[in-house]
Amino acid sequence: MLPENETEIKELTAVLKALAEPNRMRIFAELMQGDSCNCELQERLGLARNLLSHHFRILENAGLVHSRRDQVDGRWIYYSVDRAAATRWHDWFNHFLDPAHIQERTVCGPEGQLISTEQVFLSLPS
Amino acid sequence: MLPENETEIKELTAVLKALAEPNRMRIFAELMQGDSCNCELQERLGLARNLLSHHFRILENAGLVHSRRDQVDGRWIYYSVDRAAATRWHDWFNHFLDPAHIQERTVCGPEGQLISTEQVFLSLPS
DNA sequence: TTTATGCTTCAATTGCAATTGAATTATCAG
DNA sequence: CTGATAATTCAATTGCAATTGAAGCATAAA
Repeated sequence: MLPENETEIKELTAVLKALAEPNRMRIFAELMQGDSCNCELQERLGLARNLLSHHFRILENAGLVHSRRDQVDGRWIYYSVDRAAATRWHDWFNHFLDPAHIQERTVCGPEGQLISTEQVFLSLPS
Repeated sequence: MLPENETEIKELTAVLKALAEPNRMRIFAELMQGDSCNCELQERLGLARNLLSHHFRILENAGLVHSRRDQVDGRWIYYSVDRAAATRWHDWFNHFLDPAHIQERTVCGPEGQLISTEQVFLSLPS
């Protein structure tokens, strides 16, 4: 369910932190609609260029997006959603948050003891 | 796809922020395995009681978990995963991160223009 | 009513993250 | 080479969040 080693937990946390910021969530949602450059998102979201660069880097470090230069005019840089990452985390969340995986168990406190006792009573021949 | 109004975005962000912290992620994962009290998680995760209370509150404010008192000894408090919330966010992530929703579109920069030109060439009778 | 227990709240520290303006890099056009 | 453009990096500010120890609260037992 939850990754065991620290490395994977950090990776997971980085992804969650990346999406846990309103502006980055908006940026990512925009990129899901198609590749985009800094200047385009600047207009759509009304954020400063350097601030966008900052958020891009965090999304990129989290592995959620990647970038490439325009093949005609190298001054333009396009950001895209990383399909493999989207697939991976889509599947992970689908598993992790699955309500069917919520388990029942006897609580550790006094109430749990009572229930155990009740079960003994219930299991007695009537 | 992405919630429109600020209120919903804040709600979404609160949920993501709540899970974006390693300790809270561990706590939530533990609660998915069954209801638990402060003292039990203290042993399992090795966190201070007050720190656990702090994280509980954040998870609770995000609507991800809820709490109840032990019916035998009211000093004990149990925390549980909120089934409705789990279901809701499970479905939301399932939709939002669906790789099939990643769209293609012509980029806004020079490369996009070139591709348009190429498309003109490709559409010419040979 | 006093004492103990499970948990929470408070106060203070620490570190990190979002934002902004200025300076810098990379690329292209003349 | 010079100037212009798209974007990034740097420096500084601001605010918030995780953590810790001490104090407080609610409940139960003696």
